[in-house]
Amino acid sequence: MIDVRLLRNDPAVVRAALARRGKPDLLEQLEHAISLDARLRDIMLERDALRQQVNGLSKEVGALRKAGDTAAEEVMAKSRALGDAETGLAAETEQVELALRDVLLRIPNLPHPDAPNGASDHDNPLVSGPHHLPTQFADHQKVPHWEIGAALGILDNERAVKISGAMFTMQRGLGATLSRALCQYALDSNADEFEEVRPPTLVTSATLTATGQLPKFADDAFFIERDDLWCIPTAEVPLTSLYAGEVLNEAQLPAKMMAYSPCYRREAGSAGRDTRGMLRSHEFDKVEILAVATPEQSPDLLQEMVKRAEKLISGLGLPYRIIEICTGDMGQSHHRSFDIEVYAPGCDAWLEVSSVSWFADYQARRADIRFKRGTQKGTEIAHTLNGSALAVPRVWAAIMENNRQADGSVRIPDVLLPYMRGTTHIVPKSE
RNA sequence: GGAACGGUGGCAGAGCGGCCGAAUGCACCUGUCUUGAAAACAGGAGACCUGCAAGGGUCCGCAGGUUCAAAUCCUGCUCGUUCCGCCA
Repeated sequence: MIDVRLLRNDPAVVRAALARRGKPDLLEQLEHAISLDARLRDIMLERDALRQQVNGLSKEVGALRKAGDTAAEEVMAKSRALGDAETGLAAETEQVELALRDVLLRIPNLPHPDAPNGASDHDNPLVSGPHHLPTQFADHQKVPHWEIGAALGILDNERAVKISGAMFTMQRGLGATLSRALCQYALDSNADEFEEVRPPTLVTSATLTATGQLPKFADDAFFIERDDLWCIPTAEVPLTSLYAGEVLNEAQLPAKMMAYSPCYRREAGSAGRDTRGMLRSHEFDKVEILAVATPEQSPDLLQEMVKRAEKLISGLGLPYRIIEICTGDMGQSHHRSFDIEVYAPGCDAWLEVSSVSWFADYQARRADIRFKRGTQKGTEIAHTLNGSALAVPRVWAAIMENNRQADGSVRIPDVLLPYMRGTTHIVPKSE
C-alpha cells in the first residue's frame, strides 16, 4: 500500500510517480482515494467529538449516581440520544474506511526515481551482459529441452498430465535429482548470510494480501475453498509475512531469510502459452531470498541480492544477461526490479530465471511490519526486498539445451556435481 | 473431530460494569550517588488515528450484542494449552 499521508500531503508527487506506469485509470483511482480520505477525516472528526461528549456524560452519570442525585436520569437520556447519533456516524466511518482501504490495496507501488521509463517489456534496458554467450551454438545444442528430456528419459510430462492435468510437469531419475541439486546449490550458496526457512505453503487470505496478490490478482492463485487457504505462488509470500504485525528492533535488521518451496500458479492469463516443456507450469520449485530492512539499508541490499542471483547463474556457466524492469512492465508491488535471463539455444529464447525486487514500504505497510530505532519514540514501516535465487524449471531447461553434447548426453555443471551422486553426464538409457 | 481451560503492555501477572490505558514484579530509559559500574534512591516510559500545538479519539485475541457507561456481562469466531480420538 502506498502511504495515504503522502497522497494527502503531496498528491502531485504521487500522481507524477504513478503516471510513469502508463496506466491512465490509475490516476482516477488516485482521485477517488483522495476524496475518500478527505471524507473519512471529516466524519471521523465529527464522530470523535460525539464520543467525547458521550464519554463526558457517562462520567457525570457515575458521579451523580454515587451522590444519589436524581439528575442522573436526565443526563442518561441526553447521552443516549448522542449515542444514537454516534452509532450512525460510526457505521458511516467504517464504510468509508473499508472503501478507502479497498481502493488503496489496488493501487500499485510508486516506481523508484531511477527506475527506467518505458511502456512494456520491450523497453527494459540491458544492465549487463550478455555473459558466457558463445559466438555460435552447435546443432546438437539447438534441440528443445522437452525433446532432450524425453530422449534421456528424465522428463515425463505426459504422465504428469495424466496425474494432474495440463501444465504439470514431472522429472524422473537424474532429471529429478538435477532439480533437487539446483535447490541445494542455491541454498548452500546463500547460507553464509541468509537463514534457511521451511515455511508453510498454504496461507491465509491476509497473508496473500500482504504481498500484493490479493485482492487484485485472486485469479492467478490456487484457492482451497473448504479451508479458506491459498497455495503460495512463491516463498516470498510466507517469508514476507513472517514478521507481520511485529515491531522489530533496528538491531535485528536487515533480517535475511531464504526458503526452498514449491510454487503454485494458475497461469490464468497464459493458457496455451509455453505449454511444451518446462517453461510454464502450475507447480514448480524455487529458492527465494528475502530481506526485511531499514530504508537506508535497502539500496545496497538490492545490489547484493542481484549479485547473489547472478553468481548462481554465472556459476552454472549458462549464457545470461541482466535487465532492469521499466515502469510500464513493473509488477504491482515493485519499487525497483531487476531480472536475470538465461539463453536457451534449443528454444532460441531468453528465459527469465530470476527477478530481484525492492518493494520499499509497500508490502510492509500491508503486512504491518515495523521497526524501532534505538530508544527513539515511535515506529517506522520497514522495507522488504526479495529475489528468486533460483527458479528450477527454466534453469533445468537451459542446462539441458546449453550443455547437450554431440553424443546426445547432457553434461552436469561442475558446481552441481556434489549433489549428483557421482553423475557427470546424463546419458540416454540404453535399452 | 470431541472435551476442559485460557488469550491483559517487551515479559510475567492483578484487575468489584463507572475512580482502568490499566496494579505489581522483571526488563528498559534518565537523573542522584560512584573514578566507572553494580546496588540503593528519585523520576520516566506502550501503539495507532487526528491536530501546528493544546487537545481529542481508538486499542485488554477478533467481530457483534446488552448498557448512559464494558478489560469486566452475553453471543459467535479465532488462536493457544491439556486430555481423548485419528494419523505420517
